[in-house]
Amino acid sequence: MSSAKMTTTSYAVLGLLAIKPWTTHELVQQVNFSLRRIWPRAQSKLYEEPKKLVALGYAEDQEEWIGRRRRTRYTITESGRDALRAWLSVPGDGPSLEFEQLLKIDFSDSGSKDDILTNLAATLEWVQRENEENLVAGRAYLAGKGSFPERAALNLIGGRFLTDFYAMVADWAVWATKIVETWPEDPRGVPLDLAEQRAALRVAERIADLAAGVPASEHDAAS
Amino acid sequence: MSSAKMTTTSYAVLGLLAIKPWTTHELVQQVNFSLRRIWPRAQSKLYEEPKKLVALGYAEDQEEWIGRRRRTRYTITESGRDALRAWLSVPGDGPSLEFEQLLKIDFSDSGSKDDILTNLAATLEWVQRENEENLVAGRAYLAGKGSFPERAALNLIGGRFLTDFYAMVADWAVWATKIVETWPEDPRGVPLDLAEQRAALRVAERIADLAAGVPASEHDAAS
DNA sequence: TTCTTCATGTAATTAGTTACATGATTGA
DNA sequence: TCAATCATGTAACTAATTACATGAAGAA
Repeated sequence: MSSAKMTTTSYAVLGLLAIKPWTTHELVQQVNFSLRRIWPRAQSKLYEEPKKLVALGYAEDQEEWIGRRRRTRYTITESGRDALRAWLSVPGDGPSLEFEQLLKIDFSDSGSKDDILTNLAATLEWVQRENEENLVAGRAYLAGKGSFPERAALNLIGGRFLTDFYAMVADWAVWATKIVETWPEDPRGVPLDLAEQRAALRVAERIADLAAGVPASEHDAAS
Repeated sequence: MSSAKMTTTSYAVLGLLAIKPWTTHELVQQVNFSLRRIWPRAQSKLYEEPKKLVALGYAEDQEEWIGRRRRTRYTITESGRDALRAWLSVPGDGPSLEFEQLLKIDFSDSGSKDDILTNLAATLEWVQRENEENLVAGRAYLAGKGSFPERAALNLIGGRFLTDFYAMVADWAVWATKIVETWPEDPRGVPLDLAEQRAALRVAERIADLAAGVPASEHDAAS
């Protein structure tokens, strides 16, 4: 029992181990395939974390030999399952976003209209790329061929979040492109589109009501 | 001219300096108020980065004295504006998401139905909190009282992204809560809701078409 | 006048990434 | 049989965070 501290990344790996035992390489594949979308981490981290779990008694490592080559398979322990359960019951942090393309768009009054359009196009390409795997996985589940079928219902919850996120990003990029295309070359001092500003405000007000538990109908009546 | 390397965070600060000169404290305020939503960084980083910009000749620092207390105001240089312009014209990275609450939900077959509902509730609270400032800023612009009015049109582009993101997250959390409420206490082996799976797939297919430039009407006709 | 909050930083630590190294397997 | 790629790691580095320190201003 070392004193190494469990981070969210440690628990992410522990959570994967709770599904089944994996070799490090399989862990890397699985993270690249799906987990990276909500918890992106470099490969080297995924070689590191399981060792920590073993040191803490949350996992066991078995050596396997492929020809002359060693690999390690990790299995969760009962104590690991307890730790995971405890972690799951504490509410986590809200979503945190890093969006460099939008950062550049936001500063484009120091640049050009083209910079904005280029970045919006890059965003659309990004969505298409990311959505691809989503589509494949979704179709597989419908065909009854998804991986971990016992987790299908749970997967739908998370999968729907990602799909909705991609849809939202794509719709936004298309909308923004249309608007910016009407702008002059120099994006400085473009007048504010009041109708669009009002539309955005209405969306924000609907969220406030929704989160506060106000039914949509009441809001409609009030406005 | 030191050899310190410019990171995205450096350019984020440089981009702020392009708007106007700021003291470090003002930079921290501004980032807490808005920039953190798309590029979250700790306060100490914001004390560090401007020094690097000065070392690179991208900014100048002026000492000011408030009583016996020193503070530093940073101003962008022409060379800094050039560097920013160059950076803006290179397409940035797509959005990167970290979402611990969803991570916990995703592993909840090792936990309980309650864990899921608790995390979804936490997500809704997070949205409400984040959306609050968005609402304030949006209303201010409509009233013609927004900060940096010359940036209003540009701000609407980024502001709309955030609003749509919050709306998407809130709608998803409400949807997921309704579904999970019908589940038994133990979320393992819950059967897949095929209608919902199909609905998700349709959304994913619409994105693929959208990004590929297929008009909505064609897709409707095809399906 | 004392307590709290605002303001300006620095220091210590760490989580994470990038780059490297090397063996095994596949296929042209 | 040679090149490319898959697989398994380690080492070096750095970006970023957390914690700490201290002075000034405002409130009670």
